[in-house]
Amino acid sequence: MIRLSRDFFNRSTVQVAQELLGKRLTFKGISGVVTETEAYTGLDDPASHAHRGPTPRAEIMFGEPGYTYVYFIYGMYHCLNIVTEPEGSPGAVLIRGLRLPNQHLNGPGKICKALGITKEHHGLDLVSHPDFYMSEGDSPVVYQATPRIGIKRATDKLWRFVMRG
DNA sequence: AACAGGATGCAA
DNA sequence: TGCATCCTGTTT
Repeated sequence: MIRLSRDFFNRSTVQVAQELLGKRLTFKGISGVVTETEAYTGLDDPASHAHRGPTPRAEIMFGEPGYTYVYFIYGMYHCLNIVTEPEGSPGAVLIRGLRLPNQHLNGPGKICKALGITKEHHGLDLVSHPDFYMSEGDSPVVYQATPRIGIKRATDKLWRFVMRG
């Protein structure tokens, strides 16, 4: 198992979103392959929580890369993101799809519900956490870029990445 | 295609 | 206070 390093996340958000496809996410012994991601940046991205600056909710997006950003939405669901870019430069990748041995979780709310991820798991360091981490996958990945889902602003950006094959 | 569910953050 | 929201299952 080759764990993803701090340097992996310490790059442009779009690049990390693309390269996270095919990587393995492990949480408390449950492990799956990332099949779908979305990139969210900062001041240049009106769809990003970091768009208005480091508010309490979005503050972690401005911090060190490799940490989890978990937010609660629509009164029911949690969404898991991973912070990207150097400290001080906001960015995060939303995990939207995960393939487990026996099922495909499509949608960020379903992933958190299935794995039991809540705000309790916000701000954890995936680079050093004992049972919450990301590691290398098996093979190179072909992906497709599309508009992001569920947003009304910046729909022109093709920052949703879906694994093919 | 429409909407209920019903917490949270932020603008006012 | 009020309202829009990085969602999803269920019902027209």
